[in-house]
Amino acid sequence: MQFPSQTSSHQLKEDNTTQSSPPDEQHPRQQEILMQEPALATPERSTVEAGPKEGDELENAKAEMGEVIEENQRLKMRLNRILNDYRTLQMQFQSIVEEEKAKNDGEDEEAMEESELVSLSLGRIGIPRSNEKGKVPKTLKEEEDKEGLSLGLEWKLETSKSGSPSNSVEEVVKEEGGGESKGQKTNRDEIGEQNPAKKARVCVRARCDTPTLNDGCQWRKYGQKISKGNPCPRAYYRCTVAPSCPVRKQVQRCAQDMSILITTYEGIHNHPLPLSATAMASTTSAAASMLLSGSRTSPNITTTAADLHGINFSLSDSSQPNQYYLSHPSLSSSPSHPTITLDLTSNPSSSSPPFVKFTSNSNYNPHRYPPSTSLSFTSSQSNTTSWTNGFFTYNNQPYNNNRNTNANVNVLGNINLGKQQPMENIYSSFMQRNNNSIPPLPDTIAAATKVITADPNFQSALAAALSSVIGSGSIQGNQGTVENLIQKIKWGELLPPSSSKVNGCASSFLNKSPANSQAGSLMFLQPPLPLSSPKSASGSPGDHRDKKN
DNA sequence: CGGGTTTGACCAGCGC
DNA sequence: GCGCTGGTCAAACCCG
Repeated sequence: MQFPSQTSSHQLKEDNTTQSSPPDEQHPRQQEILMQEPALATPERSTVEAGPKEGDELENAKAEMGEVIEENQRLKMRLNRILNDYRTLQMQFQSIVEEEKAKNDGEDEEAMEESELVSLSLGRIGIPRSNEKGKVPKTLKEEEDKEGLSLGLEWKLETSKSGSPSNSVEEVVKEEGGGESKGQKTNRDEIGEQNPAKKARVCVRARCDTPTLNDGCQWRKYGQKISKGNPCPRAYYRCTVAPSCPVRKQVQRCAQDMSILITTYEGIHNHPLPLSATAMASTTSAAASMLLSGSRTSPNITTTAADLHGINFSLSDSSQPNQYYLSHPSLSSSPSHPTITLDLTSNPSSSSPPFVKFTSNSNYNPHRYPPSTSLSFTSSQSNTTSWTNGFFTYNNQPYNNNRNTNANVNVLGNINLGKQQPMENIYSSFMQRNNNSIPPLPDTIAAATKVITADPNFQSALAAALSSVIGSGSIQGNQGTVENLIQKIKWGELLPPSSSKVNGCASSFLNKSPANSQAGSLMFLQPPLPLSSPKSASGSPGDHRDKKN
């Protein structure tokens, strides 16, 4: 396994710059720092220019300069501290990884080779990873592959065709057309001229009793089909918030477990979204960013992803014992669709505590398939959860107790807590929320470490995803780099303690973030939505009025 | 009556 | 080239 211990923060910085963002799209905090640098460098000049017309003015100018310098120094110190923390963290990662590698190397290697998945598990896992693999029998995966279940979030990464510097929306509009059926004439044909850019899809697997996930958007069902190998029909939805919105989603019940709802998002909204829809879009866009950042080298990847608006979603009833992985891009009909799966289904071992599983198909053949990645946010407990409007709710109640039943909440919320040892804090806090009833499994951290450290793409993607979810306000300039993520994590230190304590969940952090000066464009202030309203997105994948072709 | 859903038909991509 | 499959269209239908 390659551990990028060489990947210093500087390297990450380079990655950041090469990967994406133009300077003006950087994180507000970074912008702040950058903008203040010159002031620090040339304080005298400003003073001179101020002109000592009056002693008061001069003194005021000096005082202001002093403040600016002070602030700059403080920021620099913070930055240095962040970098130091990051290095420390890396060292810890490395040691943990090596330690773990010595233990389970052979087993893990074999497992990963077999499944072509890299699993990152945070929290307790009732069954060792090797068993997890067993939980996902090949037949099952194959079946799901056959089903072609994939969700998508796609965007066009190339801007060469656009004569002007296109914003993400424009890119999206162009890109979306590529996915249209050629022979069909709709207003979408206008955008059909775009290149068939590699499409990223985001697949959300969640246990849901409702026909669809409530993602905050309005959808119109435009088709339904029986897919091979799945008795449940697949419903096709189109975003109706804006007439020309290219976003589509597919909804289908899992054949193996009808309680699992598989929703695939594809496309980017080219219109403002309701607040209730921003969180999900951020997540899916970041996930898609993760995919594409790993599958191509376009510097626009993360930038584009950062511009996405949100789709919000809710899910429920994570009590079922199966966990599936849809990690192969081939599961969709077109290999041009890299697919990232957010698996919010439950742990196969119902007795095990909730955990987070990040799986990444890192052994893809880049010539044939883009990478496909699966993020599994798993809970084994039978609680209804929803993630709407940036609020995470528990049994439809605001999630504000310690009965943490959703790993993504744990992870994200604790990331906010992360200081000197983010990962350990994440883990320990996670454990605390689970009543400390089960000791941590070393391999969970190791596995997480392994994934993060072994795959730079995953690093950037994870950063993008988390930063997006954290809602730091850099939605318009998501660098999608680990460094940025780390910075954001560290900036969590700046949050009032309550922000890291309240609910201890991502949603709480999201809710707090806007109050942070850096949060800007995203607001997660609406109350949680109820579970999906069948009115706007009523296509019921569960209704078995199957249409036969 | 407007908007959403249903559903048969059409089209394209892919594998053989 | 053919058949299969996924994805989409659009007319008919439904509903508030």
